[in-house]
Amino acid sequence: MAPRKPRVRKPNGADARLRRTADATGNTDVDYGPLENWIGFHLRLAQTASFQAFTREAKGMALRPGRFATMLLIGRNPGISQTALSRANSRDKSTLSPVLDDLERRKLIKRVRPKNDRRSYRLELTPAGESMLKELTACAERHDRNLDSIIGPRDREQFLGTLRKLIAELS
Amino acid sequence: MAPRKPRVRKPNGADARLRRTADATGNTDVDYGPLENWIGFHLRLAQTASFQAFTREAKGMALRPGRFATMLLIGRNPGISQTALSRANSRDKSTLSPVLDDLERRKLIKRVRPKNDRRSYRLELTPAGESMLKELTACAERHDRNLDSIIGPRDREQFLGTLRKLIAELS
DNA sequence: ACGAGATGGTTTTAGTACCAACGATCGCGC
DNA sequence: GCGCGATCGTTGGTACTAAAACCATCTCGT
Repeated sequence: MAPRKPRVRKPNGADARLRRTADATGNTDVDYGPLENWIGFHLRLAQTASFQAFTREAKGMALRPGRFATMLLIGRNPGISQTALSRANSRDKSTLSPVLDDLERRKLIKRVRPKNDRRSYRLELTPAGESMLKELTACAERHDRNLDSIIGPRDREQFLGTLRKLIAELS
Repeated sequence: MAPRKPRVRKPNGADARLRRTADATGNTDVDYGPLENWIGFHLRLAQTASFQAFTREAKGMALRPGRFATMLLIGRNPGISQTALSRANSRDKSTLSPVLDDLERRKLIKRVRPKNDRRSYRLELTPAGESMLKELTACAERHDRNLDSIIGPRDREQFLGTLRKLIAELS
């Protein structure tokens, strides 16, 4: 996100003499207006940047980064239901179904029907899932250490605290 | 996202006497493990929470929140090309095409072929687009003031600064 | 028991996103 | 002029997401 080393190039179309606002490269002199100072916008940029970085970090991994939190939460909460998992992970339960289908097909998790509630599943990692999780965890730790080094230890706690406040307050 | 007012309900299936880790409500006692302290995870939660809040704020608006930054950037940079816009907005240019198709179909923007470069378009708001943007801007201002009140004026600058650092550093 | 209402999981639909590949066009060196 | 390489916008493929409709099942009041 935010073009890495944008490499300024001569605009080919619009001519800079007339309209400062509309060159074709759009690398530097774009007017962001109020966006410049809006939290929501920067939150989105930072999130996608972080996600992209994680994706690069997890390159060659057998599991896409999106699966990671899912696996970890199952590992930490064996027997959790799909609905509870979806809430913990802040995704709609309908999003989870196909993901779990895939993980189950790959023998990384198990879906067990409890006797007392035949609607729900109890989710568990298989041994293969456990070791996959270990790999991913190492990867995610590298990623988060990277973020930490960008933020710096001094700001980290406050930053995390503010994120938590936002999450809690926006329900 | 994150069901607003989760409304604690008695677990129907799993029984809390035996497994503290696996009740069906999943509201409070989920073990997040290392996720608890990872920046990336909280960044995602905060971003989606903010996005959802914005969606609620813009309820009944004719435009989805995702369109907002697009409209604003066109309004601020009349004549901008699609590629430049996609970079400014940090999205792939291919994502933009169908969005602009829609906005154009609704007569909110115009695509003008410049004479000197018949590959590109110069994007502009129509008068209808302008007034739509005004509405959305008011809406976004309410939203961002809301975020501000959660964060508090003391932490705001540092928080924004950290977001900017992350965005810049992760390219 | 029994029926109304709530809950768990799936499916469908629609929106959003990236990447790779493509045709059209442009710029530049020759 | 000519042609190579780059750029602009689009398309096709894949992936992820939420919302709503749906069925099966469970809970609870009566």
